[in-house]
Amino acid sequence: MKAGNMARRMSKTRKTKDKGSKSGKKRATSYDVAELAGVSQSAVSRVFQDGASASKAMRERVMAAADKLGYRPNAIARGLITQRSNMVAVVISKLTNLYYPEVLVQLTQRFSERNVRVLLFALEREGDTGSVVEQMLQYRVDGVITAAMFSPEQLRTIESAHIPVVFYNRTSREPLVSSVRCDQEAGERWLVDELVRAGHRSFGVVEGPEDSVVSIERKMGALNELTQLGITDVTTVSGDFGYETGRACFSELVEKRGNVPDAVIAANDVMAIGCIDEAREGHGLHVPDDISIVGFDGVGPARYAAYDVTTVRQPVQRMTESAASMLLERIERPELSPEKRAFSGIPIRGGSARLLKTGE
Amino acid sequence: MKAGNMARRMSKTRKTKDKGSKSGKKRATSYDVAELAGVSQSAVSRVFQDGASASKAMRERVMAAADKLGYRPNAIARGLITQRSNMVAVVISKLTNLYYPEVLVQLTQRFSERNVRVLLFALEREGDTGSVVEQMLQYRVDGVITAAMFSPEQLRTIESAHIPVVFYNRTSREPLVSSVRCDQEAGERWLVDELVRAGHRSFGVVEGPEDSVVSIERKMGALNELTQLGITDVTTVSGDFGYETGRACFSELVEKRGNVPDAVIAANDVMAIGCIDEAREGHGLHVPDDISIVGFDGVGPARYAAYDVTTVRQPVQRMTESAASMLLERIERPELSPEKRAFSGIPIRGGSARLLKTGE
DNA sequence: GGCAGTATTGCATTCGTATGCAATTTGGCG
DNA sequence: CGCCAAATTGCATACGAATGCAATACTGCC
Repeated sequence: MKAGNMARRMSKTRKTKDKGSKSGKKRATSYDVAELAGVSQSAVSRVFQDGASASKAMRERVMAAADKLGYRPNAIARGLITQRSNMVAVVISKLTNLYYPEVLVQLTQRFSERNVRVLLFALEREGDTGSVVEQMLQYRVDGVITAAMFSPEQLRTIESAHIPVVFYNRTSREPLVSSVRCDQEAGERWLVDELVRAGHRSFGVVEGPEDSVVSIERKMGALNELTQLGITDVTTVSGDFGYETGRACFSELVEKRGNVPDAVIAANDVMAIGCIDEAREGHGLHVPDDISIVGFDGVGPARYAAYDVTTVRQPVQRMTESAASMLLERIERPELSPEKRAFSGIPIRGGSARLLKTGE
Repeated sequence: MKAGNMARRMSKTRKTKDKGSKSGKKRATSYDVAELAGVSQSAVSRVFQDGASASKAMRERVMAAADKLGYRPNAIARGLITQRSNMVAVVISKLTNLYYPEVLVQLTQRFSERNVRVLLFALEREGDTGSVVEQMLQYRVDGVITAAMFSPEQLRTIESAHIPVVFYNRTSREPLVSSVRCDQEAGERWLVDELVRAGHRSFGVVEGPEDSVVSIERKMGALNELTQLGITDVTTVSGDFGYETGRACFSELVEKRGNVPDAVIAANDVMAIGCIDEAREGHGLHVPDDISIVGFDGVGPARYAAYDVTTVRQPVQRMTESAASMLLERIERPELSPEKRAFSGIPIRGGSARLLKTGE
């Protein structure tokens, strides 16, 4: 009954083996294991699944054979038949940002725990999403987490393939996508409020690259709150989230204004650090006595003693945990409606800004 | 002639469509495209390959149909039949190291350029390679780049699956693996030589985690050279490559010695920065007047003005480029023998160490 | 126009696993 | 011991694309 099948497989296998004389034998398949264990291929398949029915005896025989052959189920073939690759795409731009590495590691670990693999797409700039969509779709990823922007058209393409997407720190007008974000506006509001409470009246704002949604939200959050509080002496310059432009921006700011503002609000910690260095070295200023400088993110270097940046830390743990859970949930149950979650940042009263004591 | 085939496919397809009433139609396959274009599935397949023969007319018809259906070749299915997934595994430990993010981004981009996808495995610690091997093999990656250590047994497992491996910044006694590394010993030698030339005679050495090969190589490189030069006043303490332990290590060092050494050699830049902060804040020392502190890696923060770390920069560009090329080459031609490449680091004379001027 | 030679195209099979269905075994229990 | 239900197992086929081989369509040339 099964002889025919076996014979077919065997003869083919043999032929293949003979051909590949040098590199030795091919990887073992479920048929090889089945043959050695004297059972059917279906049985092998079932033993290597969770909820499948297989007797203890069967399980043992198959496992023994599998061990002997070094058999491992082929996830590619499995993906083909189950229509689930168990891979998700993580799209991230310019990791040199210092903030994303942590996000990436955590996301990867969260997915690993749940037995999902991460296909990484690293963009040079946020806009470079060109072939990424194409690749994701070709590899039939089950879902996407993106910290970069896709065009509406790209989104439609992804959506038409029924692949759930979770935006990380960015939202989209499209109502179909889920997102996890840190409430940048609220964070900036806190920073502005504290600075103003402590008597700062003239401001410099250092924004990030123009194609970054995060930067825009932070800038607008700060500017709106400043306006709200009746502060009009505000100068804006823009950098690229990097240290060097942070330094350049500070000088540009001073030059543009013709004086030194009471405080500088940088779109992220790295640029804040650049500003601090330039204030000290380039302009002989003392931080925070002569000027207050604040950032955003709460990255590692912001805590270095030489800077001790006053900032708002993103709750990365909770955000990545949420992002992973939301994505997996939507993969499991595509009928669920999208969800948007916003987390508050954690205020860090560092030494780079002259603030009132808490409760003062 | 093709009617039978078509009919079979069509009936099946229809049935599937009807069942999945809610989510609409399934993703288009090459059969769907073939049907619409009035050609065979093979033709479609050929149009979507590089070196396949297809007439201009054919190409156009198929492409038109494919566009209309939003067809994309299924990389999973392709991988199954071609025995090539076009995915490589990149294994990296604890990205918070600040050095690896850049490596990761660059590797990913190099592979992307060559149309190869990256499956990311992020380890909490270097040792956590447990299930990683299993996963890599199940997904049939074409190759592996690892910045973590695998046990000899794990290596044998990978090797028996004929998957080429390139070690990044670590070598293995096993002769079968290729590797790309920065010559840590030479770098440390340079640092030690310069420090000794400039008159430093007592040393502290801050090593990294014990399971890190990189740390061991750096420590041994420094210690050997110190011995070589007849310096015996050397104290060693160990951290974990992180900022906080850098600070702790400095204090521990001073306490252990009962005095402040002329120079501290840290296993990486981040710990060097920690040492600098602790020297300044915790011990009121001036860097480099009272003490010289050097690191290794050449990461971003090492160039911040407040630290300006004297260090050895790894040539990341060339190293990642090499790693990617070597891996792809070995994938293409498995018969090639492994190769080990070592790159010299780039000496950076920062302000954190009192060295003689060049040529002095 | 005819013929050899080449470029296209289609057919049939293959990759390795999952799974519906039917057949078989096992177990429980009177 | 027998009988029914439940658990286990095997068979056959599907997933979606690639490819050797054979059939067919072009091409150029005399």
